[in-house]
Amino acid sequence: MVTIHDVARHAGVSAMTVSHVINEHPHVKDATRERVLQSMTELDYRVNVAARNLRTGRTGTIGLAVPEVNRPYYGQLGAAIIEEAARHFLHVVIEQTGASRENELDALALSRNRMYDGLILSTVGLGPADTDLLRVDYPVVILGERIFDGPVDHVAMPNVAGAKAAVAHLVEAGCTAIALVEGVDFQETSVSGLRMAGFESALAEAGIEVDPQLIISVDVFSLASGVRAAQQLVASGRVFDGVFCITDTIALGMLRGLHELGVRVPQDVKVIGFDNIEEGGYSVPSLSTVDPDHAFMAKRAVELLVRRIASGSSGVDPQEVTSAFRVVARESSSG
Amino acid sequence: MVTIHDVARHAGVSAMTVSHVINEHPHVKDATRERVLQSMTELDYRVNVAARNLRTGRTGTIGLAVPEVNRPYYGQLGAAIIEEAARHFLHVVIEQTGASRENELDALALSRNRMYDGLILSTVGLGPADTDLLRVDYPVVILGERIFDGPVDHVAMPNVAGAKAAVAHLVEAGCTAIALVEGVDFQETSVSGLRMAGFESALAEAGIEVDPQLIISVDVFSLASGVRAAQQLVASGRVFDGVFCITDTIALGMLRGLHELGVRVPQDVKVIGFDNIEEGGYSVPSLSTVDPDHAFMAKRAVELLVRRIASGSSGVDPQEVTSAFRVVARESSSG
DNA sequence: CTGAAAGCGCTAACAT
DNA sequence: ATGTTAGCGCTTTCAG
Repeated sequence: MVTIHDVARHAGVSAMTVSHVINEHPHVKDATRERVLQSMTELDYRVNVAARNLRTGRTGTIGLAVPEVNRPYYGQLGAAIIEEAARHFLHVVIEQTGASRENELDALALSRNRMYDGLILSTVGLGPADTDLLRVDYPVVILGERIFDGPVDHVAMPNVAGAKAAVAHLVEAGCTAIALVEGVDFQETSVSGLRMAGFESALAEAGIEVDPQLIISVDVFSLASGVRAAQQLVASGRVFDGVFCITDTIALGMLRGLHELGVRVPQDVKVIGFDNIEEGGYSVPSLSTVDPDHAFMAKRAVELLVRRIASGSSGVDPQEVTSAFRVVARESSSG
Repeated sequence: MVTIHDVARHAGVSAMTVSHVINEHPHVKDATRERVLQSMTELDYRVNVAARNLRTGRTGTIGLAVPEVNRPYYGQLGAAIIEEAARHFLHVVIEQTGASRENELDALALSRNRMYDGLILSTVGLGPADTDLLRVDYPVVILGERIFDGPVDHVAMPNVAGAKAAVAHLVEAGCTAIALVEGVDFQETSVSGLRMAGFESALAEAGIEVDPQLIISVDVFSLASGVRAAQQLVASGRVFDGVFCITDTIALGMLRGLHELGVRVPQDVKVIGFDNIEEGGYSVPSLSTVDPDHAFMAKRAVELLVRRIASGSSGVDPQEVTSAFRVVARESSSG
């Protein structure tokens, strides 16, 4: 491994001068700089970030911890955050928490370990009870999903309002018996809980009573879950003419499941999801959904994190912003 | 930030003893260990990986560099590699290269910078001309995609054979005029080039001549590209009864595009993709594809990398393994 | 079983 | 404009 000293010796200067060149300090004579640069190239020198980090406490990298890397929604989120971070000359690395509370805490710990300058945590495992654990002295931004008064910056999704609008959209489209597919582990502050609240609120406003038989719980937010939910719904014998699935992935599975059972969408049943993942625009029929403005969320999350990193003021005066949303009406709810 | 010295002082021992406890060295009296552990908990101590790394040269983390995080195929790959790495007690971080040669080289550089113990690089930008740049002295495994005689371990996809089998499957299903949707930037060693070779080989064997009019090039492997390819194909006026898309994502777009144009799949045209992404099992109609055995690729890639890390023998006697494949026949090519 | 010394590669703060 | 000193937090080596 070639070090700064090797370069210094080769260029006939001190290590300090090499450091100055690397860090683009102004007071270096052009000729010297050239010579050092030349030596760096010849020796194929690369800075050792571990050593630099040990000294400066900065890595130039931020972490993004998501529940599942293999989920379109998080892929999209990752892409948006990478793009936004690049504007601030920050590198992004993504890691998976498996939606478990422990791993989310691990990610926090790793960040604190100074592997990253800060962490954007898309949490689903942590809840209001973990507020204290989030009270850390390094830059963290919580993204989307759950909502609670944490000690850190939080970019929230319009879960309740968005879900309400989605269901209201079904009502407007003429649905009177609307089913809900939600996550089994719902609490008041979880994605499921919040979107379910929106569902109930919309029905109440429309004067429709909630039919417990039309509420299906799934354990994971997967395509397979959507198919199973469709089967359960049809098997129940209950009539229904609309379904709100709390994620697009589930909704896409629902579309497939209903198709297999000979239920026509949107003629017999209208379907709407939540998240506006890219795939929803290309299914047959295309999927109506709620767009929570990923780009906005990514932008704000990175901005908040960058501010914390720059100011070193972690934990004081936590900000909370909620993105706007819009209902995207496509074929699955038309007619 | 609490350091090893703080813990040492608190526990009334030396920093060295704390280090021994952390690293589970055997020669520490139980009572001492308990005391140290207790202090670590009380002070909420976390090792500083930058410092440890500086000393040991190990981080316990491996990198996975993929062209695009927002692509189902890479999401799946990431999930499989994370799972496999966990078996070896290794952490995985994912970064995006944007399918550019420069960024792939950057990822290599970062890895060399000892941010990671090793790197799994899913390359599309690097080609045979870059062989020398891969001649690095730290653990690297090249995954899938392109194929060329590199100086590092390589886990390859069965691109040619798999594509050939896919097209042969269409022939068996009765197709006689088969279209191909491939990437515009194909070279002999690229994904497109290789899968195209399989396409041509299958047609030759079936005694069908390649119709250049039925070969559509797309610039990115996206759903939108698939839709556009369908439009081009139909607009050309050429008759065709089968389409091989070189990735499932394109194929899913093709399904949607054909649907919009009133072309029935599989009655009028049969479609097959490549990659076996989860979504293909849930589209309407479900998508036939080639399964390149992700799990195997992930397993071998991690194993090869771990061996290199352990032995420190980077660059000597590079291994090359190719995964097996199987054609998955679903609705889009049935009947 | 425990600890003292030394140094990993780099840079902040200060000379010169 | 360039160099000296010191030390980031940790662990390897070796001595007690």
